[in-house]
Amino acid sequence: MKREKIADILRASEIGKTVLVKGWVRAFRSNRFIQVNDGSTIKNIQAVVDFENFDEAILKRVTTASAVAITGELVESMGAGQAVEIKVTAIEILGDANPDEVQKTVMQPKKHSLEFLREQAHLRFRTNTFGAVFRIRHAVSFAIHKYFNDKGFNYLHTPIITGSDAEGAGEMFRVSTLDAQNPPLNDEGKVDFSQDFFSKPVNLTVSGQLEAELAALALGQVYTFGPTFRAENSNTSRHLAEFWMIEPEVAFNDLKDNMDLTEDFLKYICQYILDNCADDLQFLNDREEKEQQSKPKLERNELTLIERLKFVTENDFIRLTYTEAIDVLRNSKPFKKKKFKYDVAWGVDLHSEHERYLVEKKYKCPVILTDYPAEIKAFYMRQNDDGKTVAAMDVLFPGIGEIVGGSQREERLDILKKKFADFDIPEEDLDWYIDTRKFGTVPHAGFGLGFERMVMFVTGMTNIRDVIPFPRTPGNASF
RNA sequence: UCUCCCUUAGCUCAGUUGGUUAGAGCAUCUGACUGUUAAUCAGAGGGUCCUAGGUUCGAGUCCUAGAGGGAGAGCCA
Repeated sequence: MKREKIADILRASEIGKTVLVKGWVRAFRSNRFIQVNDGSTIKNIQAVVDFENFDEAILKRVTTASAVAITGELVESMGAGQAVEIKVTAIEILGDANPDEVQKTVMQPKKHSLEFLREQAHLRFRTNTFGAVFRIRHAVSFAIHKYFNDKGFNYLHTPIITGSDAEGAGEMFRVSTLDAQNPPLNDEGKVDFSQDFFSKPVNLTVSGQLEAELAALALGQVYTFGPTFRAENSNTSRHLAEFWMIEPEVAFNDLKDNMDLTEDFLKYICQYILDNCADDLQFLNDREEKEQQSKPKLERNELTLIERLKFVTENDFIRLTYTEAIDVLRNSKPFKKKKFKYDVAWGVDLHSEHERYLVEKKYKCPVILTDYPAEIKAFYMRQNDDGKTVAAMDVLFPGIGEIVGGSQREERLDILKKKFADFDIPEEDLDWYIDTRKFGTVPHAGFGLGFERMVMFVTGMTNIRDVIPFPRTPGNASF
């Protein structure tokens, strides 16, 4: 007999059919009701056993977390919590689970803290919350590929090991096969990287953007979706040392096109999750609501998780320039009452408190900020006609902060070369990048989306470590 | 890296001005019950009070240092 997935059985609900399910026991109540979950859906199927006429030795081994194969007839349920259930004819124990051991893990029929679950990242997949989070993580990932594929983008694999160290996006992890104890030294007494695997120092990528630009200037529109590494000592609920990033790059797009693409893309992802992950989303929505009740009123979310996703799909993002944002902030109540810790002045980068004010207090809506001062943005961003600002854009989401950073790229060779000089970057480090501005250069634009931050938004999880299966953070690389 | 907070049973937490034998709920085990929905009822077992020093007649409680965790900041996605 062929094993059927619980999701399929519940969807079809063919009363009278004999079915075989395989899964893990979530709870065994009243010596009669076995709750089985096989990961295909957040829903369990209830298997009802006639314990008075059943092998007691088998039932003894039906414990929380054990793996079972259950055969029986699908019948309408007499109870209230479920429409159908399995009237058991046979149980096979596939894998035992010792209750004394189980008790020490997260696999108990009780509520656990997210911190405790995180310590057992290898087991937390078995919980409702993380089952839902990781099914949704998959769906977000798939939606991203589908969106770009439907629009004719090419998925580009940019290198994970990179030889360019001029990307300026943060501290990098060195990759080396040299003996860490006794590295070979050159005449100057420094480490001789000419003897290393790649004959020079190399690092893990912090961004695939520069490489993506090369491909975009030939294939027209590309996107990357891969692991990204930052060796920064960031200890926050929104940073990881290893995370995934999506970086689309489109030839002939200007900043306006770039904003339109970003907004359409983010709305598509939210709509896809609303359409395809209803059960998991509802669970996370209800879970959050329950948790909110224990918080003081001021700290509660005004909208539920599902309402927040709908809000994004149904409303236009607020777009304003950096210069306008400075004006808004300087005229705001917290500025006038000196409630901001950091000053607001043209030329100074905005701080978290300012971004939060704009997104969470003033507009209560995703905000796209554009046209930042050149000094506080990267060298590759296109200089505006005013000579002071660049065609940059940051998309700010409530509760998450910066979820997307992007720009129109500087395509003019002379200005780009000047930028290299201004930023003290030797041209020879990125000669391959400069080359693209010599052979039919065109305006182009792109952005980077932090994948985990997007998953945080659509699941409502508030710590980034809870939306990636095995988080890597300073001092922590377990599993 | 900085600031603040936390660390007591498998988990979540209580523990009074420093004072006898450190508690509760859940979980686990045993028994009862049996159409349950985080089942219920009765009972049992379960403790390096994070670690190392210190103050004190006496420290879970006070002080110092360290470790781990959380929230926020910086950096950013």
